Amino acid sequence: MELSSDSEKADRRRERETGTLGKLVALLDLVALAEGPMRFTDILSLSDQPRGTLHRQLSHLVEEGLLEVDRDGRYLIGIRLLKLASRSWARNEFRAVAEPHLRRLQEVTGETVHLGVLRGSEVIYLDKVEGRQSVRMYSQIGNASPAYCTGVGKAALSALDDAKLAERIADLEFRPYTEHTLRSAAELLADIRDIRVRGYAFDREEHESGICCVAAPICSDGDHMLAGVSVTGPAYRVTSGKLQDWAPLVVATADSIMTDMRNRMGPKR
Amino acid sequence: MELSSDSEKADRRRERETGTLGKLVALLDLVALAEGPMRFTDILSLSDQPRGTLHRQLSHLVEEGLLEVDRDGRYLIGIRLLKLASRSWARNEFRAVAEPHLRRLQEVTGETVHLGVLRGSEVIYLDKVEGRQSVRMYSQIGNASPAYCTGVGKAALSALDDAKLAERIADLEFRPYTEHTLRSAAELLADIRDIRVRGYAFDREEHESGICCVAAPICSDGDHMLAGVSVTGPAYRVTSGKLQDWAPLVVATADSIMTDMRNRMGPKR
DNA sequence: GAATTAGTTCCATTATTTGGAACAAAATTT
DNA sequence: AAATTTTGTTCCAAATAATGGAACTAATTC
Repeated sequence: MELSSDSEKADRRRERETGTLGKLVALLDLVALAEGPMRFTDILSLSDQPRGTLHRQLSHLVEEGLLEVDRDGRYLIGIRLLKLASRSWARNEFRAVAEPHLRRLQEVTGETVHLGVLRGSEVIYLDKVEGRQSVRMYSQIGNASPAYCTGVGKAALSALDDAKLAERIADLEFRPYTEHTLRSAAELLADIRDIRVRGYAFDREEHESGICCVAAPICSDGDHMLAGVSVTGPAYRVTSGKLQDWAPLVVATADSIMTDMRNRMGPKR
Repeated sequence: MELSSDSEKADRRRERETGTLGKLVALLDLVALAEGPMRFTDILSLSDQPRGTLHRQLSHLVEEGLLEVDRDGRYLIGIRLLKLASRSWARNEFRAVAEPHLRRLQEVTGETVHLGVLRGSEVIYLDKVEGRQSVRMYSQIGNASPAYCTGVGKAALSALDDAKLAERIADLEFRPYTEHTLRSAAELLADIRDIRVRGYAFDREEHESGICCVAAPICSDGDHMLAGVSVTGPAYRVTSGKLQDWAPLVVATADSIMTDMRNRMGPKR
């Protein structure tokens, strides 16, 4: 290895240096995470880019359809992303393999079933199967939630070995969404120890008041991908007893999905 | 494919000049449009980039989470796109405003209702409301279809003035999806003339055999955005008579959405 | 209507991308 | 199992694109 004199610059370059792309994606994120459309000046104040630069960057994103400009000149995420994402979703092998299993679980339990994958310390929901009276149907798909306060997230984390687990929860902020939200790495680690023993995780109103779930971990792609299935429902209907009763079903569903994936992909590696 | 002279290349370069970003997004598209995961060499043969260049481009896309690499080293669209798209969808004002109207239309007709926006000469579906027995629930959202063979597409096109219409259908390929698909610009223009007079469009198995629909155009954002609503169903159930009966409802729904949008956004400009 | 704020264009400077070639690792054939 | 081909990765001088300050126009606000 070479010891460079400009070690600072070199370090920064090594950490994340996707050059042009990185800056543009950061901008996309900025606009996507905003509450609503943003004016040029709003973005200018949040991104630390000079005006000229920012203007050109935004123009390029708009030209490619990744951003759009409304009639008031405000920027919002473009529809082209929806198109790209929809293809990736429709053709996602893992999702496709899991789907029939999710449906079965939904039918047996009568409650909402989620499939989520772990990405860093976040869970991104890949699919959701609901019963009849769905109010907001698609809202969950693609949604990201912190792993530490969701059943799927904690289940997926529990499949990591201690070293990797420590890495992922190293710089986590434990925001208290409800009074039951885990409040520290210690609490999370304790819960995860239990989850490992039991083989399934609970979320008892930790993310959203009045919402509970049981979840089981899924390892796929040779532990390259961690995910989870869960059954979720309102606390008044989904009692602690029911969660316990469903746990074996959820674990069985997770196992079936894992088996199907392994068979589909061949036992390589 | 891709036999182009140098002058054509130069033209294309002049037309679309987003530099680095353009090339990277083209790559994203390439991978997204593929049937499944692609190996490095597959991509190499389709993109006309030198190996070294392509390798770095892919690495950057992977580093940003826009692409992912499976355990066999094959590239596929990354989950980060799903996250970005889901936010853009959830916060899309037009979709949110339209939703209750779509639900009402679904309940009255009992058939599937679509909301799509026109983008170039394609329709991208923004929302879909189905009755009970939905088999593939989310598949349609984010999907892109040619405007010339869908109800929503033709309805939206009919709201353009002749000059702009001509532009959009200039270099259209009329691929015959079914025996009823319109086969030429002339046929399309004739149909659009009728649609303008009637105020609504039909799709009688033009895109998919056995599937019919009625659709009405929506102009929003000061004609900056063209869209459409439709009621779709299987031909055996959705007869010509029923389509006729529903037409006024569909038009009324489109009008309500337009009114709501105008009120929401203020009558500026 | 003057002053302020917001948005756009320009261009010499700076940084990143390019593409060929050399290198390394797998897969395939002999 | 050695040789060969195919596939994937790294490197660096040359080509290209991005940067950022300033000068400018347009839209608001006072």
